Amino acid sequence: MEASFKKLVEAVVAEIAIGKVMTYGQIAAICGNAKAARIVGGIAHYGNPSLPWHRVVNKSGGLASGFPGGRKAHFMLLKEESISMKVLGDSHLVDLDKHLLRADSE
DNA sequence: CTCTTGACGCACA
DNA sequence: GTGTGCGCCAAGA
Repeated sequence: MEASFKKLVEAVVAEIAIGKVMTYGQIAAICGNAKAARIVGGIAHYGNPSLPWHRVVNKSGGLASGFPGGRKAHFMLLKEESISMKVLGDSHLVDLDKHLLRADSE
C-alpha cells in the first residue's frame, strides 16, 4: 500500500521494539526514501506525539535536536528501555551496535 | 497551487 | 579532526 510517507514513518516508529532504536536515515530508507531523513524528523515533531520518538536517534546515535526535556529526559527514557548509552560529556549516545533495530523491509 | 521549513545526512574546505 | 554548506523529499501554512 502506498500510504503517505508520514504514516509509514509513524508505523515504523510505533513498531520499534522496546530496548531498540532506529536512526532517522534508517527509518527514511525503510519508508522508501533514504534521503528523507529530515522528513522523518519533521514528522516526529508534527506527527503523532504518542509515538516512541525517544527510540528514534540520528546517525550519531544521539537524539535529534530539540527533544522535549533535553538529553536528560532522553537518557532516562532510553534507560527505562534497558538501552545502553555512552556518555560523551554533554551528550548521551545510544549504543547502536547493541540497540540498532533493523527492519527488514525486504 | 506555491513557498518555507524541517527533531538529518553527507561532502567539502 | 572540526566547522560550514548544500542537498534530499515531504508536509505545513
